[in-house]
Amino acid sequence: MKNGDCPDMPLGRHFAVLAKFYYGALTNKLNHIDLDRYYSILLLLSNSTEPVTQQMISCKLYIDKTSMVRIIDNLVEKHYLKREAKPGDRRCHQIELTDKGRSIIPQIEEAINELNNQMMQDISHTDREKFLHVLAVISRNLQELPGDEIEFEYQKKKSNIINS
Amino acid sequence: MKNGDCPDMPLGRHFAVLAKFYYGALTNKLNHIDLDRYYSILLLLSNSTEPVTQQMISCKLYIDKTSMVRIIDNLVEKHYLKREAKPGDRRCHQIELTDKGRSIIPQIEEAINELNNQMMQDISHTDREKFLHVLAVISRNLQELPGDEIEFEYQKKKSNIINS
DNA sequence: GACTTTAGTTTACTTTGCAAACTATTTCTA
DNA sequence: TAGAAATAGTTTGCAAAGTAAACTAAAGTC
Repeated sequence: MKNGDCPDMPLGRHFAVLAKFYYGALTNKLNHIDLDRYYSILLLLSNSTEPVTQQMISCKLYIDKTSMVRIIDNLVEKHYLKREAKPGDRRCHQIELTDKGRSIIPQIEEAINELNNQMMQDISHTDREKFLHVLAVISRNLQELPGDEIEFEYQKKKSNIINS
Repeated sequence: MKNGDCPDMPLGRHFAVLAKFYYGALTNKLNHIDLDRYYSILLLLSNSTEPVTQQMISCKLYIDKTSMVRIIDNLVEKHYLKREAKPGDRRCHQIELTDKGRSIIPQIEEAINELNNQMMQDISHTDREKFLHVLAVISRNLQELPGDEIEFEYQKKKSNIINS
């Protein structure tokens, strides 16, 4: 049976499928390390010039904060990260790469570069640039639309309670 | 805190975030119907000219077959679909839209059109076309890469057992 | 000093994916 | 044509991740 030839599907589904295949291929390239996900988190930490808290990771990668607790627990347990109280604000936990964590960054970056190139083969440099630009615009447009988030509702509920 | 400005993230994460926001916005547009997901399945059924089985849906939308059982159960329970034995091959279950299911298709299509337009605003017609074309090429390229599927391993295991 | 906000945690529940074992059919083949 | 293999779907068990609510501890505010 032929797979996935669904021209009329919502674009969101194409993105979801793309993400799925991308991560499948990336995990496959990196199957020699004992980590089959969370690469983005390690990269974020590696690229950051300032101290990173759990909330910062949650916000930048759009990962739920309760999931974030579990994920960081997992990565700390596997000795990729350490979690320390932030000096100056002890509510925050500062997340840092361990030596083990830092050691796999180059492999992750290489795998991603390789994958991006394979994915983009047969596409000209200009078209790649344009594609990434449109992707960024779409992303911005989508984020400005009302989503399924409850923050506004929550505020409303709260003020209702106060007003009533 | 600023959200999501992560230039160096793997592209797969951008796709995942895009899918998330897309579905958030779509569900929001359709919050007057008692269905907050599975729109792709209804559309697939609506657009298909031939009888559709669970496996066909699984293959086309890349949804796991055990999840598919649960999802169809759910949609049958809510009277959007019916599941019937396929005449000629009683192993297959033929999935069809009910009248209730058919009745919400136009709303879903309209919401998707509206969302696609909002998402693509400020992007020229040619750029949109080009973007969708690159998306299709990328999708094809990614699917040809070795992913995290176990089919090959599984075959190997089986023949090992036979050979030993 | 009381109140509020913030960062993170815990618990409980839901959805989804993966794997394995299973049933009921159909197809293949010796 | 009988037995083996393949196919479509189901069930169960488990793990990852999102959502919601209640909670702790630490800051900030009036």
